[in-house]
Amino acid sequence: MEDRLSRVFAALADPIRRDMVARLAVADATVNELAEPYAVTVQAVSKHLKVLEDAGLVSRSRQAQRRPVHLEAEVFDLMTKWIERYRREAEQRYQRLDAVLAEMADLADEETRTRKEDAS
Amino acid sequence: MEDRLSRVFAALADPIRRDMVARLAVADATVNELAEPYAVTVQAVSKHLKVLEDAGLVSRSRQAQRRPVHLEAEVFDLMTKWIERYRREAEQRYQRLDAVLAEMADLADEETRTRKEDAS
DNA sequence: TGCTTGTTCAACGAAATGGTTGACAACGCT
DNA sequence: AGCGTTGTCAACCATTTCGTTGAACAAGCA
Repeated sequence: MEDRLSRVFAALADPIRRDMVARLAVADATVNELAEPYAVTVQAVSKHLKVLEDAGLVSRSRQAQRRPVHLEAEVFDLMTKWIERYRREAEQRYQRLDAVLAEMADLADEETRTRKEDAS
Repeated sequence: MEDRLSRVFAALADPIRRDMVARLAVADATVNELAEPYAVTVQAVSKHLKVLEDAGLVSRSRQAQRRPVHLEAEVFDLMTKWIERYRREAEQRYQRLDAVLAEMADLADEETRTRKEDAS
């Protein structure tokens, strides 16, 4: 899983990591604070954090022995761009299909009854 | 990985699967057509397709012995909503931080030189 | 009926993932 | 210097993932 986008998607494929991101969107937090609500060890959370950091979703500064975790919102753009691009294509294609079907229906109409007006 | 969103993110964490989605955004395709560009067996692609299908990203119909694969664009909404929500929070917080810093700079100004006007 | 094409299922192996426990590094406090 | 707090590293284990090969199923065609 070398490329950036893959790391970002993989990072967010875990419910605990998504929840951490959600909480970090509200405020920075330390590892211990982040670990508190979950039924796993602090070490496990530290690992999750490493995954998020490798994906570029969070950064850690240093304050004495604390390592406050901060959400990097810019990375979301990467995903959003990818998603929106293909969604748009797919939806356009869907609309084109609708248009074709509508046209076919029109043609069928024209075959079965007399023409009334041009709907071009 | 039981929940829907996790399955969707995990499905898109693989470059081959993302590429398949990109191609399916342009046109429906069969398993063999999809497998053609990749250096893996058709069976492997069939498995990838199962992952995409379980995530609700694609559906398969039946045409004789073919199983054309179709992209379901609606699922993208799920991701987009999640991403946009937390990005927005994070960005707002960032702007609030900017405001606080600006305010602090203002206060520093006021300490070092005489007041000019109120910037509330 | 038997052959060919398209697709999936089953079993297996290598590597990655998510968790654990135990040790240890870095720092602030007294 | 010694102690408690915060966090990471290393080793290990169970499970999942991604790929393989080989067999089987499904549907059209000779």
